[in-house]
Amino acid sequence: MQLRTSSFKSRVLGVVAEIPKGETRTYKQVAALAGSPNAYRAVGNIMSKNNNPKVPCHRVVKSDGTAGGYSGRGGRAGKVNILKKEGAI
DNA sequence: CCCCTGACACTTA
DNA sequence: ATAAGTGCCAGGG
Repeated sequence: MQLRTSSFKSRVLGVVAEIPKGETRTYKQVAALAGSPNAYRAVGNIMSKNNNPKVPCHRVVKSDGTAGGYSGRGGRAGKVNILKKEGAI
């Protein structure tokens, strides 16, 4: 990871951190916003390995709109629960 | 540099 | 609608 806010990782975290409350973005969207529309795989990989508290990873869902995975409280279920509370669902 | 892993997306059956 | 297979990318050892 670079000191100057670089690397797909930092970029993705930044993008996800900018997701408005009550909204959800697909991994593909995040990857695209991060600069690599085909790196949705890497996005999930980064999130699972680097769970940054400043990054609302729970707002990132699959292209179908399903929650997908989550390494936080309650796992996928908790993720959906949070989205429901925020009004995303 | 090579190998493995992974919270996905898309197509076809 | 569900299942299975394939392709993609980046991070970490």
